[in-house]
Amino acid sequence: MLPSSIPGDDGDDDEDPDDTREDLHHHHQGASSNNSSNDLCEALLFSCANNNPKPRNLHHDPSSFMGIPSNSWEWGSSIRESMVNKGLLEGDNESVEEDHYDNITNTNTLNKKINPLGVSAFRMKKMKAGRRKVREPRFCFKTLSDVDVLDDGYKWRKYGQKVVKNTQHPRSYYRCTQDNCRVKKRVERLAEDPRMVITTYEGRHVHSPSHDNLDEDSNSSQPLLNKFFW
DNA sequence: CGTGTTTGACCCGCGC
DNA sequence: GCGCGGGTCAAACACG
Ligand SMILES: [Zn+2]
Repeated sequence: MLPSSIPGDDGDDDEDPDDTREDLHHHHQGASSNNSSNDLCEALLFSCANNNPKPRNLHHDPSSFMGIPSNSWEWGSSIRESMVNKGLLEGDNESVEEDHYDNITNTNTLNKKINPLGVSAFRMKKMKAGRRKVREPRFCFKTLSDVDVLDDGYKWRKYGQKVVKNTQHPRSYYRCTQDNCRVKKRVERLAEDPRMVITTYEGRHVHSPSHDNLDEDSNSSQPLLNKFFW
């Protein structure tokens, strides 16, 4: 009953034997922060991050996507250096192959949920077998508001929270709640500036923001996105 | 009852 | 090989 060895065939049905939690009903800190008034405006002022100084495929440039000039991101001070040092922003990048990534995604979607741990391990092994580390583009934003969950039009579900080293504030991990969309987002507060948070988006949504603004886009002649709300 | 949050365990890469 | 650090999972709760 121990998943000591990962079975190569699909006949694996090992479950996780972990359930030794004793009591998790401590006291929780109800940090109810939901005050998105003009955060979007502020959020648009801060900066955008294309984490690579070397010329790349510009058609992936998020700044142009959002209509923000690329030079408007200027958090290239110690913060960025620190992040580079920590490996959050990798300087080296291989070619991001989206089609291959999508293919893997489909494959993963097929055999999902049967054995999460096993599937995960299997996927990892598979992608390692391809020797191609699937890295989706990450967009970092530095916001200037004390609320992290500012509503950007998408619905996020928190799936984790970790305390990273050298930081005093925990980092939260969110994920898009759409079934086909697996965009992740991580939010971290700066230690020295608690009023500032760094939101790192990972991946791109495959759907339009499901916010309740169904007012004027009912024409929707263009099924593509083109809805630059973000 | 459905959905989102909390939270400890687990996993995995990497450095030593 | 082992420990550490970071990312993810999922059971258990909270809330409507
Ligand atoms: Zn999405």
